[in-house]
Amino acid sequence: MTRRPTSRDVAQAAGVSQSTVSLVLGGKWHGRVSPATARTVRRAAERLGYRPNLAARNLRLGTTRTVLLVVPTPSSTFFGAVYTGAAEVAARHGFGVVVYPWPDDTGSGDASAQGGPFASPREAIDGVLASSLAVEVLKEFSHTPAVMLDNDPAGATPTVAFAVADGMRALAAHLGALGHRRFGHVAAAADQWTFHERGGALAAAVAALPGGELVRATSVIDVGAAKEAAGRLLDRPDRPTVLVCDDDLMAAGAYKAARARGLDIPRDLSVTGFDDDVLATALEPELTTVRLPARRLGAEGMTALLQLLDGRSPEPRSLPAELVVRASTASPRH
Amino acid sequence: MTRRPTSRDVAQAAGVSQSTVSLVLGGKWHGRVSPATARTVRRAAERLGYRPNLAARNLRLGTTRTVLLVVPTPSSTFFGAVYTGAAEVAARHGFGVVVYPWPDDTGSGDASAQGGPFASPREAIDGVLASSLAVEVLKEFSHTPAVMLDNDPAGATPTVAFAVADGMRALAAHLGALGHRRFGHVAAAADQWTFHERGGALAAAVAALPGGELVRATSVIDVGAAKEAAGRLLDRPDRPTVLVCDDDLMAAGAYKAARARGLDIPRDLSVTGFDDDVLATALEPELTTVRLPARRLGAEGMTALLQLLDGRSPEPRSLPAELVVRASTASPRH
DNA sequence: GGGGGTTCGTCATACGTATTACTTCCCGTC
DNA sequence: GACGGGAAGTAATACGTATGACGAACCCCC
Repeated sequence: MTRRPTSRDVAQAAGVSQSTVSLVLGGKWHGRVSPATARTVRRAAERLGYRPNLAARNLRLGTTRTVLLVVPTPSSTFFGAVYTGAAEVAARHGFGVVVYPWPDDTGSGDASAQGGPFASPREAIDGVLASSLAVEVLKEFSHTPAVMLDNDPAGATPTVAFAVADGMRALAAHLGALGHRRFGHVAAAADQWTFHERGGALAAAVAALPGGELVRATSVIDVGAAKEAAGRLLDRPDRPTVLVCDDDLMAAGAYKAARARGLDIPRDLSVTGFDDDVLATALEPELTTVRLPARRLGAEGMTALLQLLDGRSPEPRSLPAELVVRASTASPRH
Repeated sequence: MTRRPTSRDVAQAAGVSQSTVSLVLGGKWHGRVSPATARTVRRAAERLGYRPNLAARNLRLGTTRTVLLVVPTPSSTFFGAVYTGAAEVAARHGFGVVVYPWPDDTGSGDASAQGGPFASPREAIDGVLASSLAVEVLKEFSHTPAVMLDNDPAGATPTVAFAVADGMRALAAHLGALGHRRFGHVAAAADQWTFHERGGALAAAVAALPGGELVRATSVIDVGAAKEAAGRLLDRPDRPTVLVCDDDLMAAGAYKAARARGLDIPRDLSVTGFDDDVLATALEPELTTVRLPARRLGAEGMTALLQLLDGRSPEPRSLPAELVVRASTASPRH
């Protein structure tokens, strides 16, 4: 016999019935199977290297113990961290995590191109953990329990979000205390809650500052594009004394724009980022930014989702967005 | 009826038997079902929103159409790209991809802690795509078709690897042509084929250079640690004129070590990386490095694995590692 | 008009598991 | 010695699909 051993093989080897094997290995044998036979069964399973067939189990139980993590761009350190946190919590509860890269070419287009109702692994799922893409995701997985990540907590679906407004306020306060008044905002051109939130908080904070002014340029999240956008702000006659960027990657672009114009950071210009990516400490000078604990986002999101799957309704949780002051911010020159 | 519709429901709605539904939707009905009934069935399936139950299908077919991607650290842009390439090819063949973060806390420790033979989704798998961790991975998935990524092509399992030696040679030639003779190697302290390969190629190339000298410092792949290692090389009396780093991230550390000592890049010191991460263009000056097409690695690896699953034996493929010259290298001052 | 082929379907079954209902055995008690 | 009852284990079944073995029409042609 070269095929994978089944519970029936174990039963035969142990001299019992298949049901007994299932009971013992399932852990629900107390008072139904004698400790002695239980041991025999476990020993036989061990010896044969038995591993339960997942497909059969799933079919029988009607559950997969798998959740889908929907991410816009898997090749980012941020979502790598989210994944890690989520997978950690999931594993602790016997759940697995499957990644679904949302808008990339791997998307649903290919799947339906298979002809007929084609089921990809992403359909064998108990729940969905989705980041920042509310509308579309909910459309495709409408009848599946879902938790949103870093989305509007006021929405219909349970959400775990960063307190990005807090973070932005803390950042603005730090800059205000340094003496900055003319702010430039290098904003992400993405229609997502978190960016609207950041923009709103910054605008409010600057408006509350005596003599505060705010100019804005938008770009996609990319070094080159951000450099260009930052350049537009720096070329204004009333050049800002600080560039607040929506992302660390964009801050790297701002660095380049500044240096191309002979501006020293932080002496001539302060720059800030958002996320606290590896990049933040790789840049020179090291970047003042707002730390978003991505791994924790994944972990808390998964916790909430598991609660949801368990029938309990998870309380909405908010994660801190903490200011990290490094070397890219200083008082403006007079 | 509120539950998920089954093929039997579709059959009833279309006024045919379950087998007919299965035949039609499976696409194997030519000569067995009339085009008219086929249309009826498809229409009914559409109307009910029928999606096949994956667990049942897997059980019946004894296959999961899923492959496992084993990665050491999912929170890196490199493996994100590998994943994307792999998932793309997989989807085109109706396969899904599940990620298994290898040595992290999510590992097998937790799984066995569940008590009894606990099956995680990572076991319902047709094949394994594993990167750089040969020995251990093969231990756990010994009876599963596997393809290695970026590992020794001479090994027993089929492999798709970068021609890192070529890349390193091209890099050394570039530096030699600029006039460099005293090389510093900031090497990754990881016991992986790719790093041995890089080190060997560099040593050979430098040795072949008239008057070539090579000093080496190792560190883990991390900005801070690399900065420290690079510093050790820069503090030598016979300071190297160029630091060749095993990774872009380590090059960032080298930048910091150089700047801490008042050395200008590339005037006083040339620095090179490896990988061509986003980081490479985010740094200033932009980093001369060797590009490893990570996405292609995933794609080719998946292609090979699918061939393997198909019974064919894949020819070992090697991917180019191409030199990318940017602004961090120049001729040494005399 | 009956044999043989083609077309269109259906019946029955198996995949491997978890669980409910049931049988068997044995012991203590009146 | 009959009987209640717990302990230990088993038989049977269902989950939803894919497919090989069977039928039942229908047509063609000798």
